[in-house]
Amino acid sequence: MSPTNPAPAASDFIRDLVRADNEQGTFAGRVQTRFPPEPNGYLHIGHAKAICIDFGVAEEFDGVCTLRFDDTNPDTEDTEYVDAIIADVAWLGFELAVPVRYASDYFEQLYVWAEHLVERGLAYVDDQDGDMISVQRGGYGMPGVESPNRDRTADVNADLFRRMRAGEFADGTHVLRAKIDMQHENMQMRDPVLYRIRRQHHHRTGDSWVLYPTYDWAHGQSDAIEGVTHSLCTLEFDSHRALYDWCLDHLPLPGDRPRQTEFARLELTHTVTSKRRLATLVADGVVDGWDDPRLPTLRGLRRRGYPASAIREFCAFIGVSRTNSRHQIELLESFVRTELNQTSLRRMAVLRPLRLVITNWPDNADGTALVELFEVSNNPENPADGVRQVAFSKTLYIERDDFMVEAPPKYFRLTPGSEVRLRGAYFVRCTGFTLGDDGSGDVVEVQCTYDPDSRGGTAADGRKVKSTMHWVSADHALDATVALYYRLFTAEVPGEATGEAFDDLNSESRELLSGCKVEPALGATEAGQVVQFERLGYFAHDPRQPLLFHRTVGLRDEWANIQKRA
RNA sequence: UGGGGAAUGGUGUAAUUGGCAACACAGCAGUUUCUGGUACUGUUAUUCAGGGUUCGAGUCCUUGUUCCCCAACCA
Repeated sequence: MSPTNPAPAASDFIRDLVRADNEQGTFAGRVQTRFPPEPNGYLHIGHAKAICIDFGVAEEFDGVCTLRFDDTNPDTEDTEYVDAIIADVAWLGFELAVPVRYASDYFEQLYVWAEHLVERGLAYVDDQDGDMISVQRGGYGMPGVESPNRDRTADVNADLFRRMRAGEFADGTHVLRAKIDMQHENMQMRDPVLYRIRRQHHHRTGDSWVLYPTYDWAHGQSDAIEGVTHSLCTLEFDSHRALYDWCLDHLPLPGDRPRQTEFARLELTHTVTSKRRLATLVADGVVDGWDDPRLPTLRGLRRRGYPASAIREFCAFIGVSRTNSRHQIELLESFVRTELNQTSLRRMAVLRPLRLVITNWPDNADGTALVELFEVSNNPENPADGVRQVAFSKTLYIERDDFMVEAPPKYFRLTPGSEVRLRGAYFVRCTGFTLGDDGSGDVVEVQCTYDPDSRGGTAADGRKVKSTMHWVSADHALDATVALYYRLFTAEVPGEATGEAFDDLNSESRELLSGCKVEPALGATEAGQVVQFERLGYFAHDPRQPLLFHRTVGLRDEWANIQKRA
């Protein structure tokens, strides 16, 4: 299903680059990419961009893309995340052409290559503590200081390194460092740490290693082992590229030398994409879990009814550049709406019910109110979705703000004396209303008469009404709970501008409405299905609760628009 | 403080590489409409600043300004 947004000509310097490589025969026309998440959290909308680029580029140039877990730090990693990430990539719509890879598969090879460096005097064991190493590294514009251990002989280093692996030293006491240049202007090149000792159970290698490679020692080599040609990552790794190349330069590598290229990560307004902060929200119980519909995790978005295809279209549209930018959530939502407008079923639901009584509605012979069934289209955009029967009777519910006692100009809905259409049913004219006896002035009931000659919603005499309203039959309606969300996580609740800064981890972005009245067909909605509540927006049926609906996106800013005109 | 990256309407992305600054989102106005939605049409608004080269500069040169990233035994 493709949205009606015209295919954009988004800039994509990476595709241009790959194309140029192919023309020049750089990798003999071969294209291989990889998506390398660390399994320490769940994928979010930011990752979706990277996935679309990594898998998309491979697909477009008849290459392959590997899903590789960068599991070099056992402290925070877990199979829970591995499984979730695999599932989320699949949900987004990308198939794995090759089995899942793990950096931990290469631990032995990486160790051997480290020995190779040690033998050539290109790496040394340092037994200073972390603070000292950090201080010696120097600062921006300030030279570093060489470690006193920097000039140990290759034999001594080889021996120490073996003993590190053998578990002779305590955690944090020894590291292996590359011997590069402590005066280098790029801080990453000031003798970076390649291995650290950490007695921590690894989710795949168990306790067989006490030694773990750092990202910098694992990443480029993993790319090389797998045959990656284009190693695409985000801008913050820019300064690591020199080290990436240095490692590859000093190793006897098979095949092509992979090349790293960086692009700007995705940022969205109203959205938190820091894995650390998301983890905090989950850990602190601010949200229900990683799939809380307020979160921009792929699971959260899925539960909230975002179609994977809309996310992919969005990523294709925004393109790839090296400019840091923060896209508006409205753009993403417009892709969601475009998609959902084609695919979602229409249903009638009343979020804030107001009773409407048709005073001239006929009774049955036994004195009970007559019930009439109407056929209503499931989706006018797609007649193939068919029709359903909806019950209509004397007492109905309409939306509370679809009636006003004193209506402003240009208010087209129900007001004393006015006539409107009840969708798919009859024209009704308002003849009166009842105020509650609590003195608040709130209307508790509206009385109308109906025009029997307007059955099905078309008047026999051809007269028109300015408004069509949704309704549910009081005797048939189900009670539901509807969760309204204001953007993704960072709230912009009407009347309570919280801004975009994410200083307050407890900011609430959800309003739960209970006592909503929905038509019976919604009770049978499949879990996870997205429906359009007429005029209100798109809502996803919660997969775990029978009559709980999450608002996916609204139809524009429906209430804001209405109130502005009212 | 050193190095690297980036600056185009309100937002984001383009511009055949020196040749009429466009596309989308948001906004506004209108047409259609069994929902004030959808669809369609119209419309507002843009090259960070100064200087230079040129018939011609978003694009080239120069000076400046602003923003982002880098000093984990994280990735």
